[in-house]
Amino acid sequence: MTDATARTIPTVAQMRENSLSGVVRHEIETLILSGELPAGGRVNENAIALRLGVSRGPVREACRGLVEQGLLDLIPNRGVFVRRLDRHDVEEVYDLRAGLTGLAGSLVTARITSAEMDRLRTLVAAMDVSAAAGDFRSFYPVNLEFHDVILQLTGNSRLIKSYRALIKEFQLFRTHGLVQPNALRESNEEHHAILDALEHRDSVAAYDTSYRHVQHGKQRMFAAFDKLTQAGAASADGAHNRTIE
Amino acid sequence: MTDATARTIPTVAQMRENSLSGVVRHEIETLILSGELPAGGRVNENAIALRLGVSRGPVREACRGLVEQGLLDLIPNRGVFVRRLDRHDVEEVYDLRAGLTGLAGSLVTARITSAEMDRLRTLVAAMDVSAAAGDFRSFYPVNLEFHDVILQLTGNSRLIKSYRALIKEFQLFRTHGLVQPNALRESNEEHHAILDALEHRDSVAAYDTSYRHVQHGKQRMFAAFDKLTQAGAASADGAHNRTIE
DNA sequence: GTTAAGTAAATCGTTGACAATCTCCAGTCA
DNA sequence: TGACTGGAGATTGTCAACGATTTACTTAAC
Repeated sequence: MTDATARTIPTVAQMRENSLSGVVRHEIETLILSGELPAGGRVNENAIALRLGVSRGPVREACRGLVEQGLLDLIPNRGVFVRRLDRHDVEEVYDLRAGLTGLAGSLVTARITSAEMDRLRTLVAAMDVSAAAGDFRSFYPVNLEFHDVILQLTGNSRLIKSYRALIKEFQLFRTHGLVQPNALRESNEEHHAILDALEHRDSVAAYDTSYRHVQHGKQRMFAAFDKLTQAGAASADGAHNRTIE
Repeated sequence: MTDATARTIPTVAQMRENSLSGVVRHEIETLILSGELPAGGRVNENAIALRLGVSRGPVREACRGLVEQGLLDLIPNRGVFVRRLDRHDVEEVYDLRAGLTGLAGSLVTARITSAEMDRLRTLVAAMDVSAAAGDFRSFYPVNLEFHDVILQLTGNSRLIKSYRALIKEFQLFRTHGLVQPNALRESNEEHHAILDALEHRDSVAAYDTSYRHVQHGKQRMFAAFDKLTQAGAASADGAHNRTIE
């Protein structure tokens, strides 16, 4: 688990470019995903440049990269804004993620080794424990690792890149803590189904179980979201546009 | 007056293109896809800037965007190079494209109208004619339109964007003219199968037929490619890295 | 004749400044 | 009182120049 967090945060993005714009980009990305730059808020080039002690050039380059990645919106002559996701956006991300997850599962059936299967089994077993205890904090990182392992086993760098970009975009929509009581158990039951499909090297079943797993995740998320917005329906009119804190 | 405003304020998308770096980017993209900038060749910022009559700033921005999109490779302190696809890259693109195409097909089953079905039928019928005549030049654009219609019917902007980026990347690998005698007929038979699946609103069949269509396309392409490289095996050592003219 | 070091040219990465555009607020008029 | 016009301030878009790194060529030594 420390592996997982240590892998996602530091090296890859910075090693990618020793150049300033690469560092700046990673910095801005952190500011966005941490929520320090609020959704819909403007990203002031001067302010960022001043804060990071560099010129505006690298900041501009970094912003353009993040626009391309979907984390920022660019309005000419007005600046770049932290992207705000509405419900339709989230559905799009889920649907695409479901497709990519399914594709990853089906591709992996042809290449997975028994050692790699063992690793996946270990992760699912760990999630069984977390789910039984209702411990989301220990469940979540293992869940990420489970899907990341399958993704990497495809050996398809473009698939990996697309999927990870999607995950980052999804983080714009803050849904941590949006877990219903049975969500963990249901989710891991689906993991077991995926595991079975991989075990039998059944690419069709691997696609189906993986695809449905994400689609069920979408349903679980929206169910919890709707329950929350109905409960605190004070600001009901903009509820579908609001990000959750 | 109304004429002027109507002409000068068209759409958001065009405003973005009006930005100098946007124009430059489109220009470089054309140079790459037309082959004027050869695969593996270096893109000289100064030369491009001079040629287009702008400063290096917009050229840099455009290049970074194209790097993000996958059309250029960036090597720090050395410059950007037109991406060269090897066989593994092409397989990756095909696999991912197959998955996205399948996803598009399965998503569309739930929303397609009879009028839209009619349009697809018309396109497939046109391809039947082209295939019978062995006319690739008339077959190709209709084929593109057929898949693009399905893609747009999904209403998933992220799926559309990912797919189109993949298509552009694929064009780096020049395979026009790489068509075997039966390719058109086989391809359109698969189109018919996709049509049937959509007709029955069978999302599983829509995924399968669409996915396999692209995978068969991959096999057809590699078969033709291998035949070509074996025939003219003069420069055999770099054959798997060479682009086809 | 071949290899290695050193120098010069070229190119990239970054910076600061200037011009164009937009936003915001005050002032004016109906 | 409300809406419109004007200008000041702020921000983005673009440019030209400087320093750092890489590449290529020349020269010298083995």
